[in-house]
Amino acid sequence: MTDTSTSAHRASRPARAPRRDAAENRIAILDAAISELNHDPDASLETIASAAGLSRRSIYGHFSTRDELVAELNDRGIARVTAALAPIRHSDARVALALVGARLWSEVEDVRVTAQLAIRGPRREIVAEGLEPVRSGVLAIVEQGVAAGQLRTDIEPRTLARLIEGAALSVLDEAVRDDISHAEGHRLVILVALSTAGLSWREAAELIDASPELALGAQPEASTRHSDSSTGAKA
Amino acid sequence: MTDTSTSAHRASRPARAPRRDAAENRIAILDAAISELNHDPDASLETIASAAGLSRRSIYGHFSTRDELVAELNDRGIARVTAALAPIRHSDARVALALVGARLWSEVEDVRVTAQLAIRGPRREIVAEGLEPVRSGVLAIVEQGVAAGQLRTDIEPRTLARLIEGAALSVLDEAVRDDISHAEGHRLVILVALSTAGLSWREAAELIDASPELALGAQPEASTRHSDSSTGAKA
DNA sequence: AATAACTTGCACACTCATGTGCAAGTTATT
DNA sequence: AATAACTTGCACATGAGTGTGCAAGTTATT
Repeated sequence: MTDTSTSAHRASRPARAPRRDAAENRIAILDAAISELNHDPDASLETIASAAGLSRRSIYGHFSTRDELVAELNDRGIARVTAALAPIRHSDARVALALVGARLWSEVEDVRVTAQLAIRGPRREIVAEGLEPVRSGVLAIVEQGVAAGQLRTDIEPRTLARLIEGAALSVLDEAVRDDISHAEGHRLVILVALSTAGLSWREAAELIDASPELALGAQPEASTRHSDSSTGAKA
Repeated sequence: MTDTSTSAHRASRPARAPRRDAAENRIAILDAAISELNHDPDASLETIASAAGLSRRSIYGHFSTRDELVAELNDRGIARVTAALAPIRHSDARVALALVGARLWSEVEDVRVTAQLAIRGPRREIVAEGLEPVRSGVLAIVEQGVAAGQLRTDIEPRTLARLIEGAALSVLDEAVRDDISHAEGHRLVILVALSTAGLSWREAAELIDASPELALGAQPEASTRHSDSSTGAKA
């Protein structure tokens, strides 16, 4: 019950403000959790704690329950994925889909853990719900592309959107397992997204060459882990 | 310790032969395990047992350990996947890849569980080793296709082979989650395999139309679960 | 019908992970 | 330097899953 919440607004006039290093530890725990759960979806608190440089007991100073920690990861993951994909807007649906792949890659770890949590784990339904906007965003892109005659029409848009998501995720899995380079991951996820969308590999290459926004550096800055004002807590 | 192995060759001249229903139960357990593990990769023996219509205690009459049960699933999975993919041979690598997808679909449940076991679970390394022939088979097809100018050359063959596997598996995941029809699953997995291989969706359609061996009925007969002479035990 | 082969239920030991209470440290802040 | 904020280690309770022994059933086989 020793809730060491980061937020500054305490209830009944405390004698002193919370310590700053505690907030850092909280984040260290979240980061360690993401990292460890990427390794093993069933990682124990013991594992996570020591990866964060703390004792298991200390975790309970920040999260009253494992589920509460996982819930925060959910929120953080959803926030990051949403933040990464929401701003995508492009007149060419094919480019938009490629961007979806690229942005997912820029947040690999959070994306993978979040995807796992959306399938397994307790909160799966809540997570899936939280990811709804993302999914309908991708669906919207697909529908736009189909309407414009840029994408395949042999697969129902709803299904196609799911398949593209799935294909992208499977690239992320592969990339993480093989510890692929940042540049190569970027390239592969884009290629696979476009392929699944119906383009031939040559068409994909042409499109990429013609679209500077798909270059590696063109990302709107990947969140460099910890110290991220917008993703820390509940919100 | 009560090893009720199906094999007929008993050690020291038993008073009577093993009962036939026991063998059926053994298979019921394996089938239930596949089915339940498809639902939840961490399903307990209790869950599996009751799905098989037996008590947890009875499982230990057939398998001395959970790991032993899982090991049998490994063997069975590897055997089925191998059996499904090994006979694939086609002058056109694109058709061959489509067939890989189709055959995987015909063994969805075993394929998915086996794939999971190849990543998580204890025996993962052994499973991965067992799947080696399958993987190099796919790789051979890819290399053949690249040499013949039928497949994309923008991705290294080794990587491409992995990506195609991954893409196919992600379709199976989707299909199982959404409980898609047999025909639709067949169609989707082929389309995705070809797309990942570099074909445009129109090229894929053409190829499929021109290849009768890719039709739904053309499968060399899917093993209909239980009572399968070649996949029952160790071997 | 006799009997070995199986199944079942229950009790129990063991392990692993989670969650708590508390006393004794450390360390940031005032 | 004082002290509240945190961390730590340990002991302990709880719960879930695995694996075993055994006595009492069923059921296939001879």
